[in-house]
Amino acid sequence: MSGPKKVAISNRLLASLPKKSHKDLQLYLTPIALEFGDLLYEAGDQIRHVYFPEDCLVSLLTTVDANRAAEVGLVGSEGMVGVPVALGIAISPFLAVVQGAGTALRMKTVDFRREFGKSAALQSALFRFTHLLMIQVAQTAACNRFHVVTQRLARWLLMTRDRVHADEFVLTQAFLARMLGVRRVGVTEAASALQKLNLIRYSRGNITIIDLPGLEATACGCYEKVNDLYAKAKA
Amino acid sequence: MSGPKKVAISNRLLASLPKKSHKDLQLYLTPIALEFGDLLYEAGDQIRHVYFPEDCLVSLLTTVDANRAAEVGLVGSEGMVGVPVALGIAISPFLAVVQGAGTALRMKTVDFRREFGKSAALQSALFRFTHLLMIQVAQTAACNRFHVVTQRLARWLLMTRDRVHADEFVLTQAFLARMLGVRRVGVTEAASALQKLNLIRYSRGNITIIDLPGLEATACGCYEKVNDLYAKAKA
DNA sequence: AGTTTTATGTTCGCTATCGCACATAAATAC
DNA sequence: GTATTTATGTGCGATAGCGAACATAAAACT
Repeated sequence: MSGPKKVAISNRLLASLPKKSHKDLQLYLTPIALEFGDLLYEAGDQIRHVYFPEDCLVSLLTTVDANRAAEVGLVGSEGMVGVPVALGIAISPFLAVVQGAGTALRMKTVDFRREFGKSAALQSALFRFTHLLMIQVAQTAACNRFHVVTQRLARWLLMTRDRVHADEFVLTQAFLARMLGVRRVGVTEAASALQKLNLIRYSRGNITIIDLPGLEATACGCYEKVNDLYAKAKA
Repeated sequence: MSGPKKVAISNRLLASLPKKSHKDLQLYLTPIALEFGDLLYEAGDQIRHVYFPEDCLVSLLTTVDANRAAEVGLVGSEGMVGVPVALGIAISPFLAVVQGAGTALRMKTVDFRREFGKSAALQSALFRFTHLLMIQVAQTAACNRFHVVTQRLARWLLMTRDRVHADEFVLTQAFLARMLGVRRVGVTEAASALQKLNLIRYSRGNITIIDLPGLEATACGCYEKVNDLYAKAKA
């Protein structure tokens, strides 16, 4: 293993920037290992760092009271955690929690602000991502309104798959319940329905997608809709 | 009635800008009367104009399929309709429909883009608003997940009240149902519950809030939470 | 004045989800 | 190897909201 000199940038938002921007940013980017459950911010926290996930996955949650929260956004290597900073705000409105362990590139908010002001490419990439996040959050609002747990779970698994680039990941039903804002038993029922349809397999926190097209067909259209927009944005 | 020379700016976002910004912008701002039901954009539409509501009210809706949609955001004189343009995107992800008739100041997207690039004050005001809109949308997602129709209706009436600055407004139950993403009968039941509690009065589309504190107590915490953030942002 | 349209109200059977309590089984700890 | 913890599964009564069909009443039309 070599030193931290040469950091392979596997965050796709950063990777989309022109080479010059990379160099400028790399000075301030530090790789950091994130563990499952790590809290990047709580709602109301000062945002001290922004995070560019490489192979980790971060959930954004909004709370309605002390013990109830629901995920409103999911950020992987296609984005950045700490979007408000790009909008000139340094307080996180959401709880940001690591949902899939892995590494991210981290940058101090002050450094980010400065470099952000200098790089039009970085600005445009981040504004585009902010826009996509808004769409994702909005679709979650509508999805929560109209779709049943099984569909929402399927959508959620697919979104996760897209962001970790793997058909298998580690997540307990209790955790999933918290994300979807339903009872743990609700997840048990939905997951077991998906398993009976041979779409997924799971056991004690290990979930494997075994029939991708089938799962896509079971998920609500919200998945495809948001996904298409993300895909278009990349092009 | 004088000519359109002197436009009293009653959009609060614009009003918060320094005088110089006003002058620059006024060249391109045209007052326009918006009627109930006017469609400013459909989802996927090119954004040709941005709108600064003065005393009208605009709903942002996300669709899940051809006949189902839910409101994800509400924009009044505190904001602008067409936020994506500030993020460099000219296609609306949402349906934007006039929910309360009144006037708005309208500006061509091309003009807005140019002036936006020139004015740091305008940028910062709009980014702040984008941030607030994101919070509002996210809270709607969580609210849709956890709260019953009566609470959501109460919240919605309060949000409307804040934006039109009046305790009385014109809205049929059928329209409310579309906004909340529930059956019309669901609104009938919720509204009649609120009326029985002497919190509101309504008849054939005329809704009057008669007990504001009572209504606030009945609404879910989502109202207060988002409202506090909007209030703080103004300060 | 009578007809039509629009807004609101009622009823009913059905389903998804809830909260809660308890059951099982795999993994871990000692 | 037994005990404990963790993850998953089951059962049950309660309820909010659904879809659909029908009822009433105020406005608008002519």
